[in-house]
Amino acid sequence: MQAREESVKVRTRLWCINGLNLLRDVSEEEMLRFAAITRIVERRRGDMIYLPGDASQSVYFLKEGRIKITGLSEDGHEVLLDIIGPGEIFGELGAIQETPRTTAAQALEDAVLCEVDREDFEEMLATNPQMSLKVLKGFGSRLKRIEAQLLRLISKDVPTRVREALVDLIDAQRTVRPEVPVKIGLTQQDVANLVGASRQETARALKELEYSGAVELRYRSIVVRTPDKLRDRALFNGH
Amino acid sequence: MQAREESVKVRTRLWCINGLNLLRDVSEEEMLRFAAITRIVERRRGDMIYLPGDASQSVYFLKEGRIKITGLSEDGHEVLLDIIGPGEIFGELGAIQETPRTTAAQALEDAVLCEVDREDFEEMLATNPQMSLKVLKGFGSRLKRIEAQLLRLISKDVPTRVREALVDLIDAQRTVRPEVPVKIGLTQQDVANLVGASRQETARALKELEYSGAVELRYRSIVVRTPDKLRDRALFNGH
DNA sequence: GTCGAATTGTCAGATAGCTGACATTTGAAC
DNA sequence: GTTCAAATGTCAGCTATCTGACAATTCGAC
Repeated sequence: MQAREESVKVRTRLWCINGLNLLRDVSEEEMLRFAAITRIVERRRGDMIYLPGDASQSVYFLKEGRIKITGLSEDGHEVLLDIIGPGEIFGELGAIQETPRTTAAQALEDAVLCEVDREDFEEMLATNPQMSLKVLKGFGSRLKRIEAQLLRLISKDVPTRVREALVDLIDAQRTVRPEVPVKIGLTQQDVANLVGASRQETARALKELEYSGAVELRYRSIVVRTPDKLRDRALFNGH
Repeated sequence: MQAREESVKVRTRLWCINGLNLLRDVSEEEMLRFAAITRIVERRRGDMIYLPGDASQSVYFLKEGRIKITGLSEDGHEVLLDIIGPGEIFGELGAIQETPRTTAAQALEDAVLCEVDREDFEEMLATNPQMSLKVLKGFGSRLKRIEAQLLRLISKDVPTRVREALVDLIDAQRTVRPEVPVKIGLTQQDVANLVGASRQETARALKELEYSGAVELRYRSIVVRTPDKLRDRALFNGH
């Protein structure tokens, strides 16, 4: 009985772990070891996963859903730093550095994630060079994403920033083929935080894009109809 | 003769490698192996180390000097992404991802650096989990630095951004004790790029700080006299 | 020393974007 | 269905910051 139940748990955990970018071409044995140190956690849309100041005790692997990572500037502005998609890790930063969280993580959609204790994670990395390298590569892309965002923020002009942010977002969820409308589950306030502009100005820019037929504005989401229209900056030089 | 010369070379390389954060507590043997794949390069103030679009063939370890990493936004704005100090690595991002450079690296002061080929570096990481972890931690701090910069950019108000940027810069070169004047070898244009503001507005903010006695403006550098004055935001709420 | 390019100091006008305010719409909870 | 909080749409005035322009300084090269 005991054994049976344990096996079920492990199988569930295995499911959780399956398909993680990080664990491609890892041996079966390693997978099992990894599954054993994993806890499955479910979060509903809007739930917080961690907050600034929390002790960084865990690392998370996202199986389903979408997580937004935000920072809070001193003057109370929320800033969207990153959006995590299925198959990615997050929360490693604090874990690696053993400092309290400086950011907050919140579920944008109902989410399923695997939680791993910091020590276990670190041991995993230490004994598994391949995995270290994968994590390293993941960090690399994230660094690039953030650098790109920094560049975007400086090349001011809110409409441009909004366009580029949308392009990034649809590129990030390349689960579907291009030329298919993509729904982005963010409020206009979220987008404003992402591009570092006021909600009002962001709304104006989005409306502009709607007139041009590039996107369709819904209640809590934005549907990108024709990505190419977003990409083609020439279209928008006029206004 | 041959052997003698080789030994000198290796010793020089060893010198180069000594004191690198990355290689603390690495075995003597590993050090030698590492020294063998290293090339010493010298660059003068203002020299470029790599440019956007270059193939990413090498990783660099900085022994002496200071390197600025910049990105170029589409509208031609140069953006200062990071400043590398002695003992740090840079250029790993491209190396890990095998994509062309997206940033430029330029020497702010005369610099001595060790160059390592991408393949060698990757092999080094794969066989040396400890080192992977170190690189990972380095990435972590860099990510945090950039995130902090992003936050700074959004909490607008140029004077505040300038103050905070200066604080970051002196914290980064904590080679000297606090309470000692620290020289920051950046032009006002560099600072402007760092905080994402125009040169003129940055100059105004710096002048303001000079009046308050916090800094002293020199020709191509800024001397921070009293770091505490910079940190104390209350002092500047008035104007 | 003189020269010249790079850096700094400082204006005044133009403007993108912010703040605050308000009406409207949406969808979920009851 | 009704109700209510959250999200959206839009306006007008205000202000921080940008652009462009020009003189003054610095320092290395000659």
